Parts: sequence; C-alpha cells; structure tokens
Amino acid sequence: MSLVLFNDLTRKKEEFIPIKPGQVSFYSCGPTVYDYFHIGNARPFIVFDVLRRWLEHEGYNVKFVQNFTDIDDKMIHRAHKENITVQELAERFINEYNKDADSLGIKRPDVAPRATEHIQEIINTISRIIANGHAYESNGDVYFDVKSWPKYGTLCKQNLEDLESGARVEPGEKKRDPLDFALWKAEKPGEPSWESPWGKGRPGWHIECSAMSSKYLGENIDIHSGGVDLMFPHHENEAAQSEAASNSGKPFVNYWLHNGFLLIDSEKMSKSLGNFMTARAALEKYNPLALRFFMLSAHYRSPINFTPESLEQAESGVMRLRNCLSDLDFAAENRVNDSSNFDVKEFDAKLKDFHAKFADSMNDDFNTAAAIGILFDVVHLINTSLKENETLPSEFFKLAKKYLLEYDNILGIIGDVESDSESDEINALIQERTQARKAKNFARSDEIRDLLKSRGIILEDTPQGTKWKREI
RNA sequence: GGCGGUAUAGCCAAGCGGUAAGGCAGAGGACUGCAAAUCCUUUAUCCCCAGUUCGAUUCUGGGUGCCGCCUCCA
Repeated sequence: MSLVLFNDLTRKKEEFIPIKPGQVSFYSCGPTVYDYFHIGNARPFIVFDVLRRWLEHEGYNVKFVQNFTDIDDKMIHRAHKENITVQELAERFINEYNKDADSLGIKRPDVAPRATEHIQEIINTISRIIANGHAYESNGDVYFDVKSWPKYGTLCKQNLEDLESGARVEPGEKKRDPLDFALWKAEKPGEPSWESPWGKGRPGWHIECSAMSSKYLGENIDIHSGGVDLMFPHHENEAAQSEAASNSGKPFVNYWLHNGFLLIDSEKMSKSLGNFMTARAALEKYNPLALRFFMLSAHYRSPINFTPESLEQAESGVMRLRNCLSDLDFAAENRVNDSSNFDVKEFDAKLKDFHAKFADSMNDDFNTAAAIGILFDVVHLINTSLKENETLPSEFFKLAKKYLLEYDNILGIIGDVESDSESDEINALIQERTQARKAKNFARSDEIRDLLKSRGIILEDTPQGTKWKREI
C-alpha cells in the first residue's frame, strides 16, 4: 500500500505523489518565539516529526523546513513588557524552543529560518505580488488585494461574501477591502523596522512563510502542515501570496495537512480559562515518552483531550513497551541458547506480517494510533515467546530487538533502557538483597527494594535473577 | 449566520458494508517468600430515528450532544 494523505485542499485522502520522485519538500509552521511553547503547540511539532520520520523511513529524501516567527505584534508587546529588544526576546525563546523540542525527541528541522533574517526575500516577494497586480501600497502599508485573487477561499472552502461578513478592520488600517490583509506594515514608533520600497516598516505575519518556503523549497512544495486553526487565515493567505508572487499557475502546496486541536479537560486551552500549560510545565510533570505516546495515540486530525488520566494511561502504555525491551535485554544476557528448538522462522514470519500491517497503518493517512496497536501486538508476541521458552536462540533476540528499535525510531515512544552510571551501586544493593533472600531475611530484602523504589528503581525477581529498571 | 469536525466498553482509541484492533483501569487464575513484570481468562444492543442493502457501527436522510474555524491562537 502506498502512502495516502488526507489533503485539506480537496478534503479527501489522496495518494502521495512527490513532485520529484524520492524527494519530499515539507514546510511546517513553527512557533512565534515570544514565550515558551505550550502543550497544544507541541502536537503539530510531534505528529509532523513522526510523519517526517516515516517518510524518511520509507526512503524519501525529505527536506524539512520549520520557521521561527521572530517579528510580529506578540513579539513586540512581549519585548516591550520585558524591557528587552525583540531580537533578545527571539534569541531567548528560540533557545528555549530547542530545549523543549529536544526533550520531546523532536528532530531538528533541516532548515529553521527566521523571518528577520529574510527581510530581503520578503520584500522581493511583496514586490512581485505588487508587480503582478495583486497587492497595493497604501500610506506605507502594503495589502494583498483579495478581490483580485479568484482562488481566495479555496483552502478554507469559504466564499468571499461569507468571509466578508466576518471580516473586521482594525482602526488605523488603510485597506481597500476588509478582507485584504497586510503584507507590509508601516513603521510605528518604538517598533523594529527595515527599509523597503514603501518606506520603513516590517513584514506582515503570513508573508514570511511564503518568502522562506519558496527560498528553501521552491515555489511548488509537496507538504505544508500546521494546526487546523491556521487553515484560515494563515494558510489561505500564504497560498494566495505565494501563488500571486510566482504567477506560474502552479499550486503553492500539493498536500495541506492540518492537525486537530488539543483540548485541556475538554476545553480549548486559554490563559483566561486558567487551563494553559506550557510544554515545559508538562515535561516537568510527565515523561516525554508519555507525552509523545499521548499525542500519537489518536489520529492526528482528531481532537485530543489532555487530562491527567490520559497522560497516566500513556505512561502505563509506555512502561509496557519499555518492559518488553528491558525484559528482552535481560533475557539476552541469561537465556541464549542457539540449539533451542524455538521456531525462529515462524517468529520471523509473524514479525514480517506485523511489519506489513504497521506500514499499512502509517501509509493510511499516517494512522499512528493503529500503528501503536500493531506495536503492542509485536510486544505481546515477544512477551509470549519469552514466557513460553526457557532458552531462545540469539536470532530471536536479534530479530525482536531489530523490529522494536525500528518502530521506535519512527515513533519515539519506547526510548533507551540501557543501564547508566549508577548501575554499579544499584547492582551492589541487588547483590546484598540476593544474599538476604537466600538467608530468608525478607525484611532486609524488602527494605532494599523499597529504598531503590524511592529512588525510582523497580526490582523484578526472575528465575534468572533480579533485574531492575527505572520508573519513567 | 457561514464553513467544518466528531459521537465506538469504566477511561483512551483504531476500524468504516459481512455482526467490533490495541492500550489503560477492574475481576479471576498462573508465576512469586511477598511483590513487580509477564502470561491465561473476563468486560461493547458501536448516540437516536428512518431509509438503502441479503446484510450497517460502517452508506443516505433527519434528529440530538460535544467541539473547532470565520484576521494574526498550533
């Protein structure tokens, strides 16, 4: 089965056919770096990270671009409030973004362009739109002329009249039509500004993505992703700008992908409701693997509800996956026997069958929830094999681990179970406990177990001895 | 008002024409000094009402509930 994606342009699942065979140009809307990003922002970062990894796994050469919006109203307000420059604010929160994204196991983009480093490209793009007759200058502002662009509204499936009725004009704007949106904003006192053919000013919000995506990916790109709320106006405007600038008749984007909203306790997250949570705060409370598991346990287009219960469930699920891997490692040290009569061929055949199902799920509009289901089937198969066979051939361990790691390389929800620097001390305590158990000194034995438990180390007694693992 | 999404067990969540994956939690059992992990067993008239069909959770129509977008929020 080949990859099928739900394209918001057509509202249908479509077979994914890249512009250049074997290559994917992928632009994902990044954060506005005025604050820590929140747990709702984390969803697109995580799910599209997984899509990117899946494409790479399938052999595509993916060029993944995710921007930093480092100049806009929010940036200006926040910098003013903190009494620092917009640039200082951006530096700080780009850094914080990278910290949190790294913690969440999100691969860095191939290119992470910043709006303020592409002012010239933005100005060029605007100039082309004006030259092509789809934008106009008005007292130092430049606006996109929506009425001149018949395709406007095709992404969000709205007609101009309906959009018009919902449009509002901010005081001080100099638009010809309420639907027109700013490409360039004339300088205001105390705000950062750049020289342009229309006087000093700064870019509007949408134009940076048009300018930067075409610079790094070309005028016609394969995939563009973001949250559903960006569909209108952001992506609608981006498409209009990009296509009006290139004037090539080619679509800006072939596949538009939008993730569903993350709710907190069934409500939209907002500061006024008091249910706002940064990714940083979530990471202090929950394991990153559990956060990823949670994000990937539902289809990316469905809304998901962030609750303490759902995160606890995710943590339990992650533990089950990790237990399998650590049981496997432990058994690999104690129970290898190449003359075991375990049927490796049959095992391999089953794993291959699961592998095909996993791939089918991922290829079916990137159905990570179903794929995780298959992963649990694999885990169950491995657990049962470990249970039913006292010894197993080394080929069994090789295969089991190969598949688990392959899946985790895409999903990133199992993580590393290797022992660490503390292990010498832990092993010494375990040895002491083993002696105590031999002497039927269960009081001491349980004391050691509780001591380690309090440090997040779980002991498990097996016929091959005591194994330990970390809580997540 | 316009556009759109969604409704599956106690909870989370796939499936979407041939009578329901998986996970979490619970119950019983095996194993264990006790645990933990794991294994076995167990838990669903798929929101309601019509219709299409040999057959619908799955398609169509109509309800109802919840949610999102409609100018700078992923």
